[in-house]
Amino acid sequence: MNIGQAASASGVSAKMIRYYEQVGLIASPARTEAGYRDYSPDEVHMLRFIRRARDLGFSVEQMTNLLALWSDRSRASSDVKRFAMAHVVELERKMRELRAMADTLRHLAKTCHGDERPNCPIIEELSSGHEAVPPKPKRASSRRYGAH
Amino acid sequence: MNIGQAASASGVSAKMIRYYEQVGLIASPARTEAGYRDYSPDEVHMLRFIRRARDLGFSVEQMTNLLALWSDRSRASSDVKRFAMAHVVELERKMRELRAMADTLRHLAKTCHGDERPNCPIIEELSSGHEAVPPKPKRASSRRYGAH
DNA sequence: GATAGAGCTTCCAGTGACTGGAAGGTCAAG
DNA sequence: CTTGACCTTCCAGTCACTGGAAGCTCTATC
Repeated sequence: MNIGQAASASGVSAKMIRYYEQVGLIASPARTEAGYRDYSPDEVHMLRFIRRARDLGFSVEQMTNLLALWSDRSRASSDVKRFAMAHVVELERKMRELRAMADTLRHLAKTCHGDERPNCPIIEELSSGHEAVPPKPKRASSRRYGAH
Repeated sequence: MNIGQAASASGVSAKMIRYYEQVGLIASPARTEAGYRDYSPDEVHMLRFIRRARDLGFSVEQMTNLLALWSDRSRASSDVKRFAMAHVVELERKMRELRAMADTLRHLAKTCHGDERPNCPIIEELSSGHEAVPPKPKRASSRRYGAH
């Protein structure tokens, strides 16, 4: 199976497959005489695993760990569960940050008339208000991922 | 006011201030004879505005628009409100994606015993299951921002 | 057998929003 | 006059890709 077929069979693009190989997430596959990558059914299976893990928001580094857990026949199911739940906690932390942003913005927008006049509490609050997202103790938060 | 003072007065780090200047979000400030950046109170005020907007998840490009709305005395408040609400919609879209991931993962984890035995439905589902995030019609979704 | 076009190869550059660090100039205090 | 904090510029790295150029290979059609 060449890379294009492996891509459509797994749902991971050819570009991404090469990238994952480059960063060491997956091993280099066999090559045909012409130098084309040649994937076995097992490797395609692994690519599908990777795709699902990525859809669940796991990073490449975390997928490395997941693949290790997958192939480790002696690990306990609690190891997997702990890993999964740690990720759930992280996802929920990000959700809370997004929710705080949306709530603040909705609150500001509610007080804005939204008519043809220039007076706007949203801008005024950003311009001279107190903290933008008030109910947030002094945690060292990460942000990042606001909008692209 | 030099960059360090502007940074602590605005909550935007010196590195970020230079970056924002570099990418054109803010104009180059005056310089002292020695070449130090010298910020006026108005510029510090703008930096605070930027900080609040960033805390609400606006990108640099969006902040450019917000600054334009801020300084445009003739724009209607509806322009600002529309912009804000579009961002709320985007934030909510991201929240839904995160929630779908977390829900799927929690569901998988619930069926996992989490004991010392190797048998684990989480891994099994990733390995051979159907779609990872099932109740999702064929939208062209963006993912990205799973975990860093 | 020639040729077209799809698909493969490698490599380099860019994305967004920073962060870290090196090399060197400046300023205020002791 | 020295120390150390602060400023300057510039370059590289982060994360997970994506786009594109240049060139080789494969398959189908004429």
